[in-house]
Amino acid sequence: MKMNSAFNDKCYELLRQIPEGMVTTYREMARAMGTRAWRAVGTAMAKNTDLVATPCHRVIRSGGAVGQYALGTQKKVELLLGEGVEISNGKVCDLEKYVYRFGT
DNA sequence: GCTGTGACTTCGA
DNA sequence: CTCGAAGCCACAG
Repeated sequence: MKMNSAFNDKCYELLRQIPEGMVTTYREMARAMGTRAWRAVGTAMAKNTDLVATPCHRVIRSGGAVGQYALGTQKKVELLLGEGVEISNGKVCDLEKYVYRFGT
């Protein structure tokens, strides 16, 4: 078990709220959290060791790009494709259609 | 306790 | 449209 800070833990919690076939953006997560630390979110994900417990591969950028991934961006794309998310050239075709908004 | 870094975002040229 | 710089917050050293 690793030490999960409150901020970090919140990020993971939101991640788990994302259903299959959907994704979320760092910005939306920060907004849902009530903060503007999308940078810190990425930093937390980067240090995330619970890849299985935390579907961080469902987290993408606000621009539609899948962003980075511990196992590799390409791997992340394939995982999303496997969930039903259409991705083109490493970018989500219909971001608004696949992005999961918290409390919308 | 301060500085540096980072899986980012957004505006400007 | 593509490239660049600045800004932001949290965590690690």
